[in-house]
Amino acid sequence: MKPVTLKQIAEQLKISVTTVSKALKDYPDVSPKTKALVKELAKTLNYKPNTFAVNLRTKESKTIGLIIPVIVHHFFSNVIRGIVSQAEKKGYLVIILQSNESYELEKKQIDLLMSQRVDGILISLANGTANFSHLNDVIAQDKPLVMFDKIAKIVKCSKIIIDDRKAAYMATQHLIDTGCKRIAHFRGALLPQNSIDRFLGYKKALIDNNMHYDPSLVYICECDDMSFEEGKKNAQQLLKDHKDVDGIFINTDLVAIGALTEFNAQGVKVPEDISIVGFSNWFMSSVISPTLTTIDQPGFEMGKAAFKQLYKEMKAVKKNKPIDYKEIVLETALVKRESTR
Amino acid sequence: MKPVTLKQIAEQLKISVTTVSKALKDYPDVSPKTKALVKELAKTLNYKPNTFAVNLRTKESKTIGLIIPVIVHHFFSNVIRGIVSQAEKKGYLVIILQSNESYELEKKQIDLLMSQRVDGILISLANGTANFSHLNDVIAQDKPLVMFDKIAKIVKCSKIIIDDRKAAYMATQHLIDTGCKRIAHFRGALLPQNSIDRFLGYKKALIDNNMHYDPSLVYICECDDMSFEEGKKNAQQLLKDHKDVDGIFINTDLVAIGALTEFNAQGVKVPEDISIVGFSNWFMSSVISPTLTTIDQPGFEMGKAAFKQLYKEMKAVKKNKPIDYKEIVLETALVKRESTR
DNA sequence: ATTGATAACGAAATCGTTTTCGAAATAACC
DNA sequence: GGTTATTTCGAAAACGATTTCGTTATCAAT
Repeated sequence: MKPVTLKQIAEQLKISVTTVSKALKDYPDVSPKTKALVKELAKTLNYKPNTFAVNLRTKESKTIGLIIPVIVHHFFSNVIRGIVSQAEKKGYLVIILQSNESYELEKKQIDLLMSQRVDGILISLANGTANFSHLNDVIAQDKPLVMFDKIAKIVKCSKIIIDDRKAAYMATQHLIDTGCKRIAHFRGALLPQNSIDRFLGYKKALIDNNMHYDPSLVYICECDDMSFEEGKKNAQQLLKDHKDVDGIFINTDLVAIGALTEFNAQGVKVPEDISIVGFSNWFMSSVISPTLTTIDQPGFEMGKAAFKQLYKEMKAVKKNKPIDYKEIVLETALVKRESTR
Repeated sequence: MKPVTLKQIAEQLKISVTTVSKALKDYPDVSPKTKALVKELAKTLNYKPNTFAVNLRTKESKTIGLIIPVIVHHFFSNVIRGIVSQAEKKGYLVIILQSNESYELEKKQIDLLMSQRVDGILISLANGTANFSHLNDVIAQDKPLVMFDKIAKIVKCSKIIIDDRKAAYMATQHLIDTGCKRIAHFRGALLPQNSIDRFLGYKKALIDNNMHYDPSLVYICECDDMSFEEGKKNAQQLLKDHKDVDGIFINTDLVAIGALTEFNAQGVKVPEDISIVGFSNWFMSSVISPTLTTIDQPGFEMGKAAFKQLYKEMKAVKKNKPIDYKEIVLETALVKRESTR
């Protein structure tokens, strides 16, 4: 019933625990004969090393922690998949936690993972996170930490990101190139770096094209989650306040689809009356009518890259070598579809 | 630098490790004075018990494993969220693995989780899984195992499900009630129990309404993943083979949306020419045009219920009590929208 | 003064594995 | 035969927390 231990194997074979352990790990100072005996018995008894004991000795758990703002999210669930797939290849398991965009929760979860003694942490910041001491604590304890997508520039650690500013610039430029004269921006929440960078890209594109930048065309969301409803509301507001707007660059596809739905309902033609560019390339965007022009954000690749970087850092720490922090920027692409001319 | 241990606290206070341990756990045989001293020092040194050592002693990891066929999936990511939220409340962490609908992988992952010595396992079966010895092994070792959504009736363990047959019956009945005379069914893969039950519900509804059941109207998918593309293909095939069909009950929303898209593209009017009912109530279904009538499948609740049941079983095992297996059936509802008359 | 009860503390075993450092046994050499 | 290498093994000390079972000290009661 109870799991088999080295001791039991040793007793059956009338040899020491030491030899059994060494035999199973192919130490050179065990004779081929006893090795064979041990391995055979281990197999028939279905011996599995006790991870708890191994962890205690090696001080490793072969486990990493992952904190993301939301799980039910096309982009993030792709990131999860990327991380889990890559981690499994290297023999690591992934503990997942959802911060729910809350700084307080995020802090607690970092604590949880640290006391669980995971070998490393991957995190995409909550929108509410403006204080980074909990992250710096992790780094100060020599625990590898890699941030992805929603990062804090100020924290000294590796980061996997896209060039939000450039992508937003591309999106806005595409609106301009297809004839839009007055372009609004739904920027979502204020805090996260993505939001800031996408806004800056939008603004820069306008200025570079000698177009007037009008702050009243930038719609900010006070709420924590960028949602479908928000898109509808913003669209309604826009139709009231700025009838002359003929293009919108929207922070994220879900909001864009909300806006699109509202325009469809109100008989506003997309792209004839208003062009829309979203961000992320959710699956849904290729299915909605009209299909949504958007920026493709590589979630799966980001997950893979994040784990790979973390893996390097965990190896470095194990060898007592200094960590070489990297900022990896993944490519994005403009996906032209029906919502722009 | 290195984490603080009981020993260090003991040395600083010139007392024994035993007393420190007891003080922190509020044993009655430690004086209030030393308790206060220990607790204070523990706090200032930021003492965190070494989980590895605790695990080794208590034989618990306070960790559970979760195996699902796909992560990037509206329903399953909702399940994940339900599980993670509930587990966190009870102090459990969740290790997530994706079986990719592969039996081989699923088997390996069960092994992985067992050697990781998680306290329990939650699983939704891969489509390819027809042999259940890996699951029975888990149960034989007294490790709590709860299956959800994609289950195997034959395995003796708790199950959290919906009544697929009833839901499918409701969906088909709705098509009949709204005037459909010839109703097709896209049933997806052959193996999984859901698929079978939904098909049976469809068939029973036809027969109960004295409608002819025609096997050629049931479209099966040989592939492992139910996808958008499959919906398109099936729709094309249907238009070729059976022009008289005026209603379809489709196994899952994603496929339904594929079909819908194909019909839209070919100028087939939904619901005027063909009515469609999907399954799952993905977010997308409320956004597509026309919006999709579907069966609401409570992913978040299923995740919560699954963990709650697992929690009960883990408690039982800890107390050496027998496990009381339960089959919990969650309610579904028909969500009427534009794709049916 | 003796007994008994109670309070406060610690030594040591335990969980199962890993690894260092010797020791024994065998083989190899002059 | 005696010395040195080379295999092959095992004792024991970790890893850090928990818990059993004593031991001492204190004090009240007889």
